[in-house]
Amino acid sequence: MPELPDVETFRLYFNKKALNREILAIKVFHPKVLRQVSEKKARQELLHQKFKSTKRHGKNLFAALSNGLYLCFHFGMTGSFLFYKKGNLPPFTRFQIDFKEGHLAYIDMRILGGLTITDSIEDFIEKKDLGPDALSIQWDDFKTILKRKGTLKPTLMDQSFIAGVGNIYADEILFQAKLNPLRNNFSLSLKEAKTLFTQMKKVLKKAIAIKADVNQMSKTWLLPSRKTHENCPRCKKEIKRITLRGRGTFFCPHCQK
DNA sequence: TTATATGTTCTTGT
DNA sequence: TACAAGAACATATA
Repeated sequence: MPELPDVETFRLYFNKKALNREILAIKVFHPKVLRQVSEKKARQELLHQKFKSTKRHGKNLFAALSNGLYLCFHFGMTGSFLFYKKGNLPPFTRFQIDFKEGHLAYIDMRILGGLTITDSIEDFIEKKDLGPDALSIQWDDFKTILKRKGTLKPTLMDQSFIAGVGNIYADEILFQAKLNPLRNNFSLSLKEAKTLFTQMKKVLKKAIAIKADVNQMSKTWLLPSRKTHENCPRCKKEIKRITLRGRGTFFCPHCQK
């Protein structure tokens, strides 16, 4: 479930399992997983290198190699990592890095994600037209984004404005800020905009702290009840589901004005 | 069998 | 120009 908190969780997992270990082999199990890079080039650049550190921007993960390049991961809708020592290849493994200590599998059932190599994170962000990371964005920039016309939830989710917020955390952020996803950006008061900004940071940080695990989420959150016919954790009235920009959107019409 | 699923990108319409 | 809406990608599950 790879939005910002999930990707940050993958980053910490990657640090624990893959940093400072020699890459002995890479395996590509599905041709579509490599983006803008050939298997040959990937092998050339990765073999016998070590990962030295990681960075995250929005939903993208960058792993710095000892040769100065970066391996960039995007997890699409169903991507994740799994480190294992022995046994069978995990289902839907699309790419794998072998170390002496074990194997890091990049798993992605739907293959909507993928990986590539870049020599500059800044160029990568520029090319992908990504806005500032949702955890680093400053209030002034956030305020400016809300000045353009458009609908609140799609604006929050647009990666060129703010990088990292996806469909389900957008629902949670709006629920915590008590704002209706269909509101127009320009209809927000300064106070509402400030609340939205604060709640965005708060929700994302909290989600990272619990490793984006739905089972550990507070009972005051919408996400555990983000299904049809569930009730709002705040007012107990039924949660509504609408389709917005082709995505399921859950909210409480009573609490979110 | 149909609807839905956490993302991105492209096309078409307003 | 900028925003909205839908499809496509590949696969699983209810």
